[in-house]
Amino acid sequence: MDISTQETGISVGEAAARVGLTTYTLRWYEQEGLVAPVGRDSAGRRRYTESDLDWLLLLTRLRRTGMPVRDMRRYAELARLGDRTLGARRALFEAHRARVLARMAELEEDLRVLNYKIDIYRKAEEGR
Amino acid sequence: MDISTQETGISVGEAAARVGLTTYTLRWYEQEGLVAPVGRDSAGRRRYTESDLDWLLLLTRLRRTGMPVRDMRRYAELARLGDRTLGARRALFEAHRARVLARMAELEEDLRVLNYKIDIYRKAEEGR
DNA sequence: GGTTGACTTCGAGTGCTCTCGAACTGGAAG
DNA sequence: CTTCCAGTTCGAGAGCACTCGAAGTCAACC
Repeated sequence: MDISTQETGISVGEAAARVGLTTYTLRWYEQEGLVAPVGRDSAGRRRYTESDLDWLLLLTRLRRTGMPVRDMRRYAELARLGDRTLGARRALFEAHRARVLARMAELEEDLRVLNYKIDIYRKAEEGR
Repeated sequence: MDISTQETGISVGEAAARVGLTTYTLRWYEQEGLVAPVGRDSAGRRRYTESDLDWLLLLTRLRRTGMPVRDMRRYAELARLGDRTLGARRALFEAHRARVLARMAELEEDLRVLNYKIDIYRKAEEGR
């Protein structure tokens, strides 16, 4: 909680390493409004807090599950508005979850086809 | 098997409708070598056979599971070389399957986070 | 025989998500 | 004091997978 004189938080490079994004992407996320403006040190360099990291980690999960940046921005905006948007955020997550579940079902179906093909190839190789 | 005088096969528009791609994409896939040159009618229009459709459906599955077009092209090339590439094709599919499985595991993990967040939101809404 | 509509090729444009280069700055080590 | 590194902003560029517009052709229908 000491933001007076002490240099607090971690650099963009370290943050990038910890969340698995590049420094470019981190700055871009901020510029795109996916992340609230990150604190700066006396030299104007970004200093990420642990909660900044938590937020980024959540974003990477949303991203990985295929949420478009547009929706992530919408979510970030809601989060910035505070508790009164809890319902909206939950709705957003529930809609997203439904898409993820659909995606997983699709993947499972496609996996079956993949397995089937592999089997075909295996048999064809044997009987050649 | 009648390819003499009779107009056989279906048009690009119908094919697009049946495999869930656009006519643009179908032509582009062909141009990119993902599909062997499709037969033409006397007027130079594409006529898709059922096996063309099967191939396209397989491609859509590969695509949906995240296989890059580059790899799909490689696969198409192997398929065109005949039976002696069966092993290579199986290897390609097995590698792809591994990626799909990894992807699914990731999705499951991300889904847990999503569920957790939804729960948090639900509780926060209740106790407000 | 004119209109309609689906097709043809070609190259250019789009949308999304980064990714990078250029030019610069500030702090730390030797 | 110089060197070096990691950071800064800005705008341009890249990679991927399409997507479309333009200009033209062909067969079918009225």
